[in-house]
Amino acid sequence: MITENISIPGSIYNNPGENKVKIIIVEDDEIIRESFVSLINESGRFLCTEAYEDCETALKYFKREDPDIVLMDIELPGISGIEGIKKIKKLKPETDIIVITVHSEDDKVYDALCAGANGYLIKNISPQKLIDSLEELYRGGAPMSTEIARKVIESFHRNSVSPLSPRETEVLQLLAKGKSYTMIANDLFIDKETVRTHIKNIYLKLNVNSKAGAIERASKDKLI
Amino acid sequence: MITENISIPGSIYNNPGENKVKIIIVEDDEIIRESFVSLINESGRFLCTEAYEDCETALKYFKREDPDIVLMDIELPGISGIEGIKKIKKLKPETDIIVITVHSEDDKVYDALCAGANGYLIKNISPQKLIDSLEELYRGGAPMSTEIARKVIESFHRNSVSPLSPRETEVLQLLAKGKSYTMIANDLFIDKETVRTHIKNIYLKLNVNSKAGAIERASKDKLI
DNA sequence: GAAAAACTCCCCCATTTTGCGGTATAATTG
DNA sequence: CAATTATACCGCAAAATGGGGGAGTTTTTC
Repeated sequence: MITENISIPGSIYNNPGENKVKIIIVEDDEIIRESFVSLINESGRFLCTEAYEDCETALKYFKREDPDIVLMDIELPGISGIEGIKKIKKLKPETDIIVITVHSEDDKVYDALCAGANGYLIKNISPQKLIDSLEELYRGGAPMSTEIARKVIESFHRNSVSPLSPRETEVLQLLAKGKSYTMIANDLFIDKETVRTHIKNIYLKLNVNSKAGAIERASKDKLI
Repeated sequence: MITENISIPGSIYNNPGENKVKIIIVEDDEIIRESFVSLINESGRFLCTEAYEDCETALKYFKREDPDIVLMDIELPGISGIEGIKKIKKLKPETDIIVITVHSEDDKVYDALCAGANGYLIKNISPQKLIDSLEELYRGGAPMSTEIARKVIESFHRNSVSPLSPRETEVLQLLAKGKSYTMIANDLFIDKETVRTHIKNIYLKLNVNSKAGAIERASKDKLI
């Protein structure tokens, strides 16, 4: 549980000049961590001031270090990278956080991005690409590995054929927004009774018997 | 309304060999369209078989052309690029569609991606980057311009410090799922009256006075 | 051209939910 | 200590909900 932060003393490569972009690393594997540190400091453009092996330590020294970019692993001892991202973003929202991990499962990707990550790279990335990604991140981009970008885009795609008619879908969407029958009727310029009929049919088709049930089924099946 | 498709006769550059990736273009500006065609056909790797100035024509010949990639503009006469994307994806879901437009507004980006676009580029892209992006797309990536990638990532972020307490947020989330006070009480193992109190406070803080209002405000402000 | 589906509207009924007005206690936190 | 948060309770009246039934019109589909 007790860890210490690893100081990276200035070398001939990293003149700690004001013009370099400050990066900290959170990565539990020492080999990988050290190689990232070297890579970054040898880039000339970036300065890795500290590298930690867990989020707890990184958070402890975060305010002091005040980095521009955080390079974060996901699988970590103690609190996860996902939680770490949230905490860092809470401390200083403008910090750019880039995830570098072996995990490319949907869940991890979404969790990390939702937690506030600004980029997501897979660990098999080439050194040059990593540096390029950091550049891109600093310029305001959101570097992602090819497969990650595809996953992210896919999360916008809603496929599956709906059992509901267009009108029913429309009604259900409004219902899911918390609108009452009356409000829906007004929105769609139809009678409240018609809305009731639609909802009765929706419940029939979705095999539910309440608003909450319908919304649950609909969002699970991506009908809305 | 009446438009014709512009044939791109084979040139010394585009040997219509089986190994080239077939691309069609939908772009209403003739200058831009022609420059894309030239660029693509001179790349050696891709073959632009047809270029259309609207979606209607593109859709008409879509099955015949059966392209691997569609390069789509958003602002088009007749049906929009967004609608066009939907229709193409309906015809052949595995088609890779990449948007190239001057528009970088959030709405357009989300609409396009939700419609099924696999990539989104801004028109100031360099010729080399465009070709690179097509390569990336064909390899399964999701090429995006820097600023677009950032927007997409940001759509995952839930920032803004919530005015709501953790418990209130919890209650609001369940409320947004269409649950009744009673259901929320059961879910949270608290009394129904307590739920009522929380909701009263939520309405106060969000300055609304109905379920629908709270959900609207909450989703706009990304509180849930 | 007939059948099916979709969209529209209406009635009855009982129950639940909702929103608003209060009050109040214990725990936490700055 | 004051403020915030989370908890719980009461009463009340209006609104919403879910179930049942029926019945037209238009649109789509076969």
